[in-house]
Amino acid sequence: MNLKEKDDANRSSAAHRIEQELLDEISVGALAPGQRLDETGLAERFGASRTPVREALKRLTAQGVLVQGEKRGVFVAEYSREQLSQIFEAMHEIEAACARIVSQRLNLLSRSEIEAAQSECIVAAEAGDRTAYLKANEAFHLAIYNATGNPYIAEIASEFRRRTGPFRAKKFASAEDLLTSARNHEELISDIFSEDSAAASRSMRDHMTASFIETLKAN
Amino acid sequence: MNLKEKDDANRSSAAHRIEQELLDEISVGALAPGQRLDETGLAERFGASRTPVREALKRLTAQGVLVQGEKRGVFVAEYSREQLSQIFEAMHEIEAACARIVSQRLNLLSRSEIEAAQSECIVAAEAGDRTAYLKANEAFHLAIYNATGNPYIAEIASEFRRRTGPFRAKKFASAEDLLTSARNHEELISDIFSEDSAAASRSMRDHMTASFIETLKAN
DNA sequence: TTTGAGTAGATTGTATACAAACCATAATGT
DNA sequence: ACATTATGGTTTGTATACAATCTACTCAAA
Repeated sequence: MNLKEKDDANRSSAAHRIEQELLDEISVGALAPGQRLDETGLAERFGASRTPVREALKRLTAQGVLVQGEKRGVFVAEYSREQLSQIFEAMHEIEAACARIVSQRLNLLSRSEIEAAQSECIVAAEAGDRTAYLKANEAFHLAIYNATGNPYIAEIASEFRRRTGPFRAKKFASAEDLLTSARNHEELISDIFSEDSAAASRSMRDHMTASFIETLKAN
Repeated sequence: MNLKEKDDANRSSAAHRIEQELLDEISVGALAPGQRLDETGLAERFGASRTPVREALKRLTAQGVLVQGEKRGVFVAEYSREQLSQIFEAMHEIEAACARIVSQRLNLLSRSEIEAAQSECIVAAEAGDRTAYLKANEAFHLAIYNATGNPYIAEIASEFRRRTGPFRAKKFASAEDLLTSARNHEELISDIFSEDSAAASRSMRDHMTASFIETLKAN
């Protein structure tokens, strides 16, 4: 059980449920950037009153996944190309630091967790199953974050993945895209497992640069 | 007007006001780590109903500044020494990245903003005014974050400062501590302004290491 | 045709009431 | 004396009503 699931297990209120479902939908792009969310509509949809909807929306705006309009309205966060590049730059720094730290701290458990996550990526990519791949890809990166042994670094990195999820999801248009991504993971893992922290950091930066370029193309 | 102030200017609800006041009190240590917050007590204190109090608390738990008890209760986040060191490690990485980026991107405006902020630190330190120094110190670091030109990096760094504020505040016990800190800034600025990004990064890491050690001693 | 004022409906923020869950203490049983 | 159960008070989560604010549309005047 990772940090996020532990938190979830203790909270089963309507507000929490709504927050999670919205977060999931945003991450996979089912709620599009810029889309307006409507309290009363959401209340009807989730079979609850406005109160837990508002509480969920408050938490999501505090997390930056939603943004509050100047006068009214709550919207799925959207970003210009410039903003997206700034987010990726920030993400770049975090991910490179993660890779460097992991390469210095690998142990049997973390190594096998990363390998297991990558196996799932390969299975999904070879099956051409986009939905499964999106999920496996997130799990792969999460395994790397967890391998830092630092929950705060993992949380920051995860937060950036949440924010960029909808944009990144669009680059996996074809079965070939899935296979390419899974192959890129192999090279990344090789560098991280080399215990050469500079190589690990550089490899992750390359991976993120490629990810960014594909994301720009797809958005 | 930086990112945070812009956001504030558009929101004057009771919930928002309560969130800000609690955040301020937590940052300066007026609300102690581990302290329990009580919805009805806060409602009375702020002259509002429980609803905006709950909304403020929801946002603060989403930001990690408060933590929700397993069954009930909301508490000011507290950290063991190990957790504090993990947070500082994460902060270390962000701050070092900031210093490196700033040294590569300095312009007249950002340079003069950093210098102005440091002047305020010196004034406060020489006056032995702890409260003013705490404020000026935060403004100094914020000027560095803003100089990255990347609001997302600045926001992450600011978030760590918010979380560690109560613990860091305790290291400024004497007037001499203020002067030492202000002198450390001078060295840091010199390296950042050298346009040598590796030196800037290393200098910031040294600064953060010293900060961490003093924080551990004081807590 | 354009502009400004007014209005109705929609949205937001909040207060309050109610029910469920939790917890501490007292009473009862072994 | 110790363990279990019951009870009352507190806390949490939510629904609903109300008031304030915002927005879009209509109509009249220039």
